[in-house]
Amino acid sequence: MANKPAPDASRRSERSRRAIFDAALALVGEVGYDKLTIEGIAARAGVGKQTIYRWWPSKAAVLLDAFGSVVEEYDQEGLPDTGDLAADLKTVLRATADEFDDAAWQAPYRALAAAGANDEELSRTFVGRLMEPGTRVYVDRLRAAQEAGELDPDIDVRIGAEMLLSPFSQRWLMRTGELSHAFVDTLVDQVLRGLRPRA
Amino acid sequence: MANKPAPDASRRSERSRRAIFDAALALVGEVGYDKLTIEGIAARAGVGKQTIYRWWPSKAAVLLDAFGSVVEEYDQEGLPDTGDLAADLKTVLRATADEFDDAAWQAPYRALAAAGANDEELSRTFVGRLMEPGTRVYVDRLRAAQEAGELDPDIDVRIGAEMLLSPFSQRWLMRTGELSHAFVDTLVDQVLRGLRPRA
Amino acid sequence: MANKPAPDASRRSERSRRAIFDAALALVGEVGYDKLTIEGIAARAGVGKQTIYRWWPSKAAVLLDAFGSVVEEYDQEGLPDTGDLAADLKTVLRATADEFDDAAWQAPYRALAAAGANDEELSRTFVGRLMEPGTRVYVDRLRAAQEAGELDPDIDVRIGAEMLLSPFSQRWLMRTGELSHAFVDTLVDQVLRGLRPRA
Amino acid sequence: MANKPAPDASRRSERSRRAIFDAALALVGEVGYDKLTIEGIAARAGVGKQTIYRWWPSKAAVLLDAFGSVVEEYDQEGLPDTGDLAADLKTVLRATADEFDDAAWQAPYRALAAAGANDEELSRTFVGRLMEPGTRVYVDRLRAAQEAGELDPDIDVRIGAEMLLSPFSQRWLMRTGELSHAFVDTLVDQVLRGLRPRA
DNA sequence: ACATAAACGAGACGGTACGTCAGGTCTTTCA
DNA sequence: TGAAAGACCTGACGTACCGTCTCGTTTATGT
Repeated sequence: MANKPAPDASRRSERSRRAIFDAALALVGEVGYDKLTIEGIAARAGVGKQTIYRWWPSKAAVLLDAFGSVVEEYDQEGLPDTGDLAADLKTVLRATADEFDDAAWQAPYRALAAAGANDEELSRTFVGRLMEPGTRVYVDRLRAAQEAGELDPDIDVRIGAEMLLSPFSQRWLMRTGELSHAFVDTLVDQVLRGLRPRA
Repeated sequence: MANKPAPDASRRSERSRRAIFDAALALVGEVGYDKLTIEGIAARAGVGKQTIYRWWPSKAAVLLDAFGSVVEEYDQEGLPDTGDLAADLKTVLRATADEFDDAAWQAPYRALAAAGANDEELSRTFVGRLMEPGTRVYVDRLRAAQEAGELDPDIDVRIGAEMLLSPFSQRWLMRTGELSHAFVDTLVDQVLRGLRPRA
Repeated sequence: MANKPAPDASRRSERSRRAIFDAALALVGEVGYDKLTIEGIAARAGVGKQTIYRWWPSKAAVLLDAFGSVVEEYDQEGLPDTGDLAADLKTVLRATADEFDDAAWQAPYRALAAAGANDEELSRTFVGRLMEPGTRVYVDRLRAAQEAGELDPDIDVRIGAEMLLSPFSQRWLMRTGELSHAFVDTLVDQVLRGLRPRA
Repeated sequence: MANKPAPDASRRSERSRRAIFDAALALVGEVGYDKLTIEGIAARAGVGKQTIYRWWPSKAAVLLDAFGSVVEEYDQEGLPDTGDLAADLKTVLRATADEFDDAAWQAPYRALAAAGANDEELSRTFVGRLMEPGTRVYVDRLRAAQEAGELDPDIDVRIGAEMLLSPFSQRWLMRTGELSHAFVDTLVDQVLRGLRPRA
């Protein structure tokens, strides 16, 4: 059992940590995830390989931390609530669609989603840390609408949110279709038709 | 430009091709995609490495062909049409949910989905060859229902199919939730509510 | 035991044989012996690999035949005999020294000498076919001189010839010294001093 | 230009270096030079291939170092000088002839001589490091004899040494004749006849 | 003149080794 | 004593050739 003696985190070099994050994100954008290497990160960050191995178990873990530290600055503050649910959803999803075209986001996000598909441990962290918070704001917004009587009380809002978000992220991840505003609008409309109170 | 002269496909050894497929599928199940190697496949198949490199550009391509050749025997024959759309969808999706638990399918499917996320070329083939046919049968079934007046004529059936399938595959791929029969039933109900003709 | 059924030499393609020789000699000059390959020879000669394997056991054997066929046109006709042994030897050795600078000779000759060092079978053929005839003319000339009373009757003319030729070829093969005319002259003089009849 | 950054020789593993030498010498004796491979040496030495490639450019260079490190322990200490030059030379050359029959010496020596024939760079090192010291002791002994008046003052002792050594090594390398004691004796006698002062 | 059998060109095949790259471990040196 | 540097063993990469083995296609008799 005797694991390796955990390093003393309090003595850790913040400088190196930052440099490693920057290098990892820059490199994954430049060369792609498959050609991203620990050696490459260490070299770019001006850091010894051991400094990476001391704190992370794999390149996926490094990238997850690096990307997480960037994303979390984005500090989710919930969806707008103008009273018009459909309009609110369209607004936010359209913006998200545009955002997903940004190359700086594509590479690490795709990489982590892909790595997660083959690595259960990693996917738990990825989902819990990066995807779940984003999903939750939709769930919350739907629940609020449900409580306001805009949605049928029998509806499962979690599944409702998935009907909205999964087609969206699936199209992006697998490149099965474009993320046009028209697609977003139709999607929102068809989903909401199913969630509204019956006549 | 001058590419290497394409090998003569008519002289190709069917024996080797089969052995490579078998080896690739067996190994991806045993050791996982990341530890799947061309050398390993060649050794297991009793084949020279060059014989793999001669016909495929990467391990992903080998696996895609191998998995494809298995899947295509399944010869999709369309969804059942008992007249009860909801029941038909539930039946098929429940069966699919069970099927996706099969370890022999999990490994190659996850591997290809993940590899596709980082490789546009590959994902086009993966989607076109393996995912699209599966999606199409749903689209066709929905269109048939639409023409029969069971669904609203204004509905986009393609997006309707995605509302059904994407939450399903997303849960499976990212492990964001279980694929229980209860989930399937609720999903089908909520989706169909949105697609039926308005009162 | 049953060896492979010997091919029918009478049906052999002279055209291919020539093309193989030309290709082998050209390539050994261009890329050196180590990078000389059967595939390369076959490709350059516009010949199938099997045609080479059918008639020769190794690249060394090909080269030996190729070089041999060229050398044997040179048809040794014995050393000149002007009556002045020292002068005759100097004349011929000077000419040989100049000849050995020719790049077209260097590559195959060096290659075969080297290959022979590690392959007893090959070296027997190389020596017997290419070196021995050259040595013999010196032995013959010395013996003639011995019979004419110019050399001591007790002398071993074979070893006498080696005293003359080995320093020469050793310098060339191992690059241990230059093959200047001055060297040749001194060598001949010092050797003959030892072979002449005692005062 | 920018070559790869030279490795830090001070951190080099002496243990690995030794193991590589031992493996190379053992293998060249067992399988011969042509079938000697870097992979084989690495495996036998229990060393990574890269550790070989880091410090040597080719198998020939490894073997040269390995053989050199063995030979140099032999620490040449000059030829005996009993006052009888012919006897001294016969004694040493007879011993050398016997030594050259030792299989442990044959393989690496032949291999290096052969490799040197095709690689100028290598042959310079081979000759300078392994052959020249051996030649020099003969040259020195001859010069001493010359100064003592036993040899003609006009003689070129370098060429004299070559008259002695080249027939000897040529016979061995190309297998053109046996290295019997009788041969050695005759050779020494005929050579010295040519080098002694004229009547 | 034609049948037939061998040599031929081509090149796919199972292999071995190449020389390179990166993984993860370990040791040395420095601040 | 954490971190930089980087040598080390390991193992896979993708390539080059090996020597063997079909494939049609010449070609060259021998009936």
